[in-house]
Amino acid sequence: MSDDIHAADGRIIGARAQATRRKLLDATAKLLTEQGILDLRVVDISREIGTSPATFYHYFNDVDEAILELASEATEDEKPLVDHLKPGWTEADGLRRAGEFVDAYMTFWDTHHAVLRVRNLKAEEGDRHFRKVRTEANLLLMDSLQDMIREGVAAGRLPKSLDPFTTAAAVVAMCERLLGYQPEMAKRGSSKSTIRDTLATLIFGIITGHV
Amino acid sequence: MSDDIHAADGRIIGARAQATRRKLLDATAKLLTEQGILDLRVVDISREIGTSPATFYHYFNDVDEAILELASEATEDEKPLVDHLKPGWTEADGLRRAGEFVDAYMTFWDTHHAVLRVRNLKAEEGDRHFRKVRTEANLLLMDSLQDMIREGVAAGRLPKSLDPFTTAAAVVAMCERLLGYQPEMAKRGSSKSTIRDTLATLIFGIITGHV
DNA sequence: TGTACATCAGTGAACGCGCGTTCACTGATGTAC
DNA sequence: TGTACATCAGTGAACGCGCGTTCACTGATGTAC
Repeated sequence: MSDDIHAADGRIIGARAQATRRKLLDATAKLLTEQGILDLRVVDISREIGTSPATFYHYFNDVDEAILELASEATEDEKPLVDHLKPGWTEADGLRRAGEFVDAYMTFWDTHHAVLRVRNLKAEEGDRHFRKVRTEANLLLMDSLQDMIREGVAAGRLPKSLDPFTTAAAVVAMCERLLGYQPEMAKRGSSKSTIRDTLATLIFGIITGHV
Repeated sequence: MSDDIHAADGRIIGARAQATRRKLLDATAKLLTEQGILDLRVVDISREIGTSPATFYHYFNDVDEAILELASEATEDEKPLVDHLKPGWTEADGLRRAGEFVDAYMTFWDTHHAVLRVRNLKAEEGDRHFRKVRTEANLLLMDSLQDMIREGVAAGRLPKSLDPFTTAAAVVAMCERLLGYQPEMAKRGSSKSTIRDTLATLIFGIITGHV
């Protein structure tokens, strides 16, 4: 990946243009959060930053391209989460470490959930590019998780019927989806900290086999 | 819920019309599976069954209304799954029971995943009707799961830091989302039966505390 | 069993809005000397 | 420090497609007697 930033026609752009491009990306993210993908129009994005649709097309071929870039940025923000997932969780400190991971994941999710939602939809509907960016992001966490789980299985703390890779995927799936339920769960009495503690306990249990 | 089926203008319709309406619903589900929500047009749905868009509007005010009905139908198909989630799983038979639940869930998911995907997207983007239908469906499983988990916590098999309701939500989240990863996991060597066994082992562990 | 009428079901064709997209242009900034 | 020119950045305005939606109509089915 080059550091140069390009316009839709491929030319490298200067500082002023980069700022405009960034504003367009931010506006896209904002409208995605506020009104969702199904009502997202190029006109609205441009209007949001007080410019014309023609400007948008200077920088992106279409809306998907902008969202795809936002999804890549989300992946970047996900990378540091891996630090929380190093093998060696013990019965004594594992739960605390799991909690730290969940805290970091929840912050990440809060920042990017609107974009991640669209990324996942498009990936599941078969879009090649979104599928790629999702897989890359998921593998970040899954690779680390897989190692930890394999360790647990080898040590006999976890049952052999757990496939490490699939289990890792299940953990990621659980995190991702559960946070999507948050608004409704809040109405039914699951506060953010309840979700946090429960999720940490579950992950600790799944990974180490300790209960 | 009344058994009578109504046209968009509210009148009760006869057998022939019911058949047409059903064909429209089936065509909607089919196109949703094949090309996703973002490219779904009323014209395409009508064309699919060899009729005109005007016919579609006889039965539905818009595409959302048809999808919402498909989502309700999915909920009906989800109800029998509850039978697999009765308290009393033992260390001896719990894993088998969990496997039976997973089998049933996977069949359910295969049938309805395209519709569920859209239901979830619209629910998360704030649509009141889709949110309602999703919550109802999720609560079906969650109520049962919650009872089982509460039992485990009470018996000291599960840690007190697990909130039963949130844990139930986490189990549903894990099932739902993991199956969405299936296509990509298949490429990386997780077969359907691996996913099945791993998911069953995880659910068994989470619910009963046995490893 | 036939006829007249009522209601149900389906549709061809068009309208018009809204959005994506582009073009030809203006204004802003940078650079050479 | 000034001038001339090149390039970068941004845009007003319009075009036209495609889709949602509707209307006025035809044909099919049911019912009364």
